Amino acid sequence: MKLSTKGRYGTRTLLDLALHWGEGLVPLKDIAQRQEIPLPYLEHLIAPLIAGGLIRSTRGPQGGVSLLKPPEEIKLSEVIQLLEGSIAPVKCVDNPDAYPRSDLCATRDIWDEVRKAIDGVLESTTLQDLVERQRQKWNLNRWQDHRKNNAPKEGDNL
Amino acid sequence: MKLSTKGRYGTRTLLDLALHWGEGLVPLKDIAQRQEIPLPYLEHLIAPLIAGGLIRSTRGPQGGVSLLKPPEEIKLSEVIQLLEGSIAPVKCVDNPDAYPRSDLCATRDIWDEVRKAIDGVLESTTLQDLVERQRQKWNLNRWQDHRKNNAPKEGDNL
DNA sequence: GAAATTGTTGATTAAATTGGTCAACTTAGG
DNA sequence: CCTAAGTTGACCAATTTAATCAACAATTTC
Repeated sequence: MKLSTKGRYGTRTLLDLALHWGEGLVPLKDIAQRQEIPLPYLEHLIAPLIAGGLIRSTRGPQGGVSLLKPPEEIKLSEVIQLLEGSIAPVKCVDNPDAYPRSDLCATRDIWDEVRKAIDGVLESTTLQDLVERQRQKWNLNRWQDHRKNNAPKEGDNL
Repeated sequence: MKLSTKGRYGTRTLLDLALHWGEGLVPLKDIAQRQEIPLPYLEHLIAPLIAGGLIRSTRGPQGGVSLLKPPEEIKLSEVIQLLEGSIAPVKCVDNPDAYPRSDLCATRDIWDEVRKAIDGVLESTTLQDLVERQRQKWNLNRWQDHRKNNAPKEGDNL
């Protein structure tokens, strides 16, 4: 039941873009560095996000990627769907018709409830929620040790 | 985010045992047949269930396995924990201390909420719930096509 | 328009995980 | 002592994961 790096890296990538919303194009190189994602891997990661209409990209100098919609209009459920496919814990929940006796299977019902529980969280969380949470954490951190003026500081995935 | 066969087969195995609660030992061979699990694989599956104190086993003729506790005292959360390990979608949720800056990570919070959502379902579901759901399905099925007297019938994972 | 910069695509690959098998062994019953 | 079970450990094939590399396409800048 673990998320793959696609889901983790991809979510971080989109949060990065959301934090830079309104600032134009962000080069993949920068994202790769801040989020500690191998650049060649990130290049492949963004393909489904472009295909899914979440981001746009431009090549050449000053090129990069940016969100196509404001962060508050992008739900985590869309993101994970694009990157990981269905979050259903078993395949028979996704396409019941392919499993002839799924209507006789008691365990299937439970896995569907699990799916609904996960979906409830992802469907009610937007990139904007993540942005606010992130900024709040940075502020808290600044207060906690404001002797060194550091929030956000170099290396903090800003 | 898919469950492996360990979780799926294991849950079915325990539901099978719960359906036979009070009838003594159930041979692995029978479970393997009913649940369509390769016997040699099932043998390995039960090891963590024994170690976890969910079932007991006896070798030799008339041997087999059975639940150690009544079905209503076995929660699905225990089962999945034993078979799949933590259901947290990312490792940093399990042991935050291993991830130095997890307190600065906004995405981590969301994955923890997902974990809690999953846990809510699994923690509130017992094997007895599955048993009742299963028996109910069999009864419904009997009514739906009672021209053929079939519920439960041969091959229906009873 | 040449050169540099950046994203795109497809092939390839190493490592890990999954799902399963096989064989030797142990224990219990008759 | 023989047979019917479960136990354990080694092993293995297939798949998935997490990349990397190279060739290419588009865009900007000089």
